[in-house]
Amino acid sequence: MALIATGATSAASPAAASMAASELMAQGRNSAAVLETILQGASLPPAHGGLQLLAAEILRCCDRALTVMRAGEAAESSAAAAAAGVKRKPATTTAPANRKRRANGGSSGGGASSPAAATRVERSRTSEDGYLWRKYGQKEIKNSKRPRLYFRCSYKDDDGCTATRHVQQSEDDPSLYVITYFGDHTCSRKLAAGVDEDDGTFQKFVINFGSASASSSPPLLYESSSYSSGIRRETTSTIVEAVKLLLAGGSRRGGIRGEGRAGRIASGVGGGEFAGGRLFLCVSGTGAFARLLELG
DNA sequence: GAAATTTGACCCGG
DNA sequence: CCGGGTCAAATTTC
Repeated sequence: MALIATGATSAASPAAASMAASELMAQGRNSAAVLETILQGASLPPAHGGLQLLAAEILRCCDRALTVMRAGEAAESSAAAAAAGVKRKPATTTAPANRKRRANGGSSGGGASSPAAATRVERSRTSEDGYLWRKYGQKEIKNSKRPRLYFRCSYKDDDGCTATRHVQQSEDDPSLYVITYFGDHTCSRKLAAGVDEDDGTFQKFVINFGSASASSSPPLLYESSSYSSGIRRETTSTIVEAVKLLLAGGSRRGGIRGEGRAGRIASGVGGGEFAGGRLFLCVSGTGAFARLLELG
């Protein structure tokens, strides 16, 4: 479930969807404000000093997201339409057999992997969605400053999952990703189960540390060289060290688990107890991001 | 050495 | 021919 999700190719009810997203974001912002207040009222050990900055960053992200959402339905829907408009017509759903032939005679592989029309378009501050994707292409798009990244489900080979997606940074707000999904996951494999599940009992906040405006990045977290298209790449050890640093000292609980193989996927989950409320920090995905969960 | 990413080449529809 | 989507060899990373 994406934090920010707007629009649909069918244009069924963009206004309602946008409204719901706005309310969710406003709710998230309020919770972030509460978290910040809690953090400010607590006497923190030096190692936790970055948490206040983190909370402030959450608030700023929420404010910016709200601004974008409320910018106007017209702009919003036109952006979604533009994102969907580049798709080929749905009539090409039949598999273009062996669309590519190399010099050494075409491969018979592939088959039936042609994407249908976009199933949905989402705008999110992180390109992470709980699934494991494998990038298979990148393309400069005409009349667009940002390249479009092409991903397919990493279990395509194992499970024959045909889900694909395109990711492109928003023209309006580079910290937002416009993600267009094609096909459904037939693999049913998700990452970080139990953390990605949103049962509605807690608020979720997604912080993208890869934001271009890194001037106010929490000092506890790391810097990294830019990655093509702005999606940053970090090794597992780097991310895990950042989590350890963030959770160092004090009443740490849970620690780190779920480290994936670096390069394939970096997945770590850290948990801490703080000021009466439990704070979880999860870091996962090839685009470095963290997810904060405040329980109670 | 294995697995993922990069990136130029290739395919196809308009 | 152009532009978007995909492939796959080369490269990168661990």
